Amino acid sequence: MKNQSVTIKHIAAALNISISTVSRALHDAYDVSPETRQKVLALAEKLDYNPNPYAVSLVKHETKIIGVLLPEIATPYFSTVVKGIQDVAYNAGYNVMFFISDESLEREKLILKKLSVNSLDGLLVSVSLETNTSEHFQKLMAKGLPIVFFDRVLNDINTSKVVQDDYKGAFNATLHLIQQGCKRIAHLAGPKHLENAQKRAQGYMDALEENNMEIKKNLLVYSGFSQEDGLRDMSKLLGLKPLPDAIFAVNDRKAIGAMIALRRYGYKVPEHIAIVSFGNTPVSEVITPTLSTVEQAAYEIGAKSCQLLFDHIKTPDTAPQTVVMPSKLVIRESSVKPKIG
Amino acid sequence: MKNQSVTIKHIAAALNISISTVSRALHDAYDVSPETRQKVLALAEKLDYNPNPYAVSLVKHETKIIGVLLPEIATPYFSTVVKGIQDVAYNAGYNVMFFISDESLEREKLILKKLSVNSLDGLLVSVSLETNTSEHFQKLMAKGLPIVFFDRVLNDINTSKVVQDDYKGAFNATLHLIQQGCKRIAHLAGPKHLENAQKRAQGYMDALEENNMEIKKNLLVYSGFSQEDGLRDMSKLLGLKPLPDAIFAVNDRKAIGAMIALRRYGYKVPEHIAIVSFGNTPVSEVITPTLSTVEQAAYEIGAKSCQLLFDHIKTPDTAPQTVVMPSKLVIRESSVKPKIG
DNA sequence: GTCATACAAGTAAAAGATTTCATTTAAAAA
DNA sequence: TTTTTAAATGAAATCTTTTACTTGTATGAC
Repeated sequence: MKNQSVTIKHIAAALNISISTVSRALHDAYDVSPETRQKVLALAEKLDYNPNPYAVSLVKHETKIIGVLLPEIATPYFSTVVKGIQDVAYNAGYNVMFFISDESLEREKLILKKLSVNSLDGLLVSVSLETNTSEHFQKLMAKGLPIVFFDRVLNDINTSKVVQDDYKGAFNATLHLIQQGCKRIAHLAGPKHLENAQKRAQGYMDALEENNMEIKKNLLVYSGFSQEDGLRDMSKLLGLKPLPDAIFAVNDRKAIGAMIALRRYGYKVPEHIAIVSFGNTPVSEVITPTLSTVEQAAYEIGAKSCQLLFDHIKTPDTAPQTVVMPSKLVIRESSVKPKIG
Repeated sequence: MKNQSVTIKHIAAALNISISTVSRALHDAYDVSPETRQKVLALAEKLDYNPNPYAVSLVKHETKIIGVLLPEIATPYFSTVVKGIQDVAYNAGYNVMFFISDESLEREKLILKKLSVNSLDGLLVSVSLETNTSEHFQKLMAKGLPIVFFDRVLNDINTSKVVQDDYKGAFNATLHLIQQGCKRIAHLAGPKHLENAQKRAQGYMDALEENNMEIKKNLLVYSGFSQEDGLRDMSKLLGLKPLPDAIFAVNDRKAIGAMIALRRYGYKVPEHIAIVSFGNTPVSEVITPTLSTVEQAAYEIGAKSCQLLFDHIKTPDTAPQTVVMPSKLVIRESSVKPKIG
């Protein structure tokens, strides 16, 4: 069905000139007479000619396509990152191809394996929950594909990365709870081997230590990123005595899971247990009580990593850099303990 | 940098055979001796050979890429649809390229204009808010590109479509409010010219009529799909006397906007004003009060339209069909009036 | 011993575009 | 008039792969 599409050949035949002349006329041809140029342009417009991008790719060794590999797409965080990527790419005349690992290392590897280096000019990556090796990425980079990591990055790979200031964000969030007078602050952490989750956990621990509070093992629970994880972990924490009086959650979804658990068991937020989380996704403004949370610059992270990737594409020997986005705590109802007396 | 990638030529040279033999060996070649085949396969594996997809596209006239054009990506509905598309495409060995119109007809046209028919095997589309013409799509289809529309469809174009049962969903939602004893039910409607918004409005009106209730012009407010639209429209409705006693919102985001307005002005949901909306996005379970809403099969719509698209790609003369996904009302707190007495 | 038939491999064209090099023509310089 | 130069165009190689067509060798049938 595609065979009826107009090629440079048709134009050349119709005007009785050679295809090389047509090609030149369609570009910034100094080497073509104005009349010929006019005729070609007019006919191309009339026939609605579009160059076959694959033929161009083949010759030029560039595709004007970047890939985005991410663990999921249906959550506010990643879909917002994607929007940032998409905007920057669009303005640079690039198209974007998506690959979703579905939080599976196996699928991640499979996707990369099928990926020919020639199919993309560059790749943006946020790794799956299971990813504990960087081999498959190293291999692709060795073949000359520029890669930039964002949010969930691997630290044993030497390329540009864009991350949130996870450490400071977590530190400040925990500090805020301490300042609210909380004494037993639990942390619903993410997967231990992920750098961003680990940094948030570290920020939490350091904030406690600097304020001479003990880090209790049973108050630091590692698991995944989902609402269900939050619900389950919180339910378990409610079995402790004494109860925790505050929760710092690694992301909004987990915080919401925790809130649901608390509601279910009849505890009040923030009166019984205060909550701060990480993300500032739209729900946090809308849930009752509204959720105190660290603002995550999702859109900006997407946009910035895309820009960095273009730097690497244009100048292959650009030195890798790690961009850290500042984290700002947004205080809402869930963390502000009512003043007594 | 890409020039170091392994091609069929390298393999041929290394084994001192012709490239056509290599090509045959890599496929289901009956025409190659087992030994040669073995050698080629082994070397290809060792060198991590991947065919250049663009060279293959050029020869085969197919790209194994489908495009998805949608108005936005950072909302739960569309990102979930995308997940459905992605899953089906992945299993069929197709890659997915995204284009975002940002709710702008101009950008939509620009995207399609730059799109060569050769770059994609097919296209999935949900149109922008501004889209009131189908010309740009007709043109592309005339050139032989299979297109399937979903959710926001155009009715003057003869191709397959996948939509929610907007009419019945809206009808039942409104009926539910009537059964709750509501007398002045307002509708926060979507854009008038969009078929899905129009059908929801029609369902609302017909439910009223069938129950001998008057359709009041000032209770039927058309605007966009955003939370801000909901907030603004609801605020205006609160200027009416008598007040409406129920709201049917065209989507969850608008309903949430309305809830924020109501909270701001001190009205209680559902006691003063009951709310039902359309979408059943994750927020609806989490907001207080929890939101009664029509379940929208976002994932399934994505998956189904992708399957339909593949039908059209494989069999170009497949008859266009319109698939209507059933709508189920999920009743939660926001619509259930407390029994008096 | 000749001819037909497999089998395995090579040759070359094709897909659509870009680009280098070569050619033609006309005008300018000698 | 002859040579040089510039402008405009064409021819052909190239990118990578697939595939129709050939060729060469060996086997079996007659």
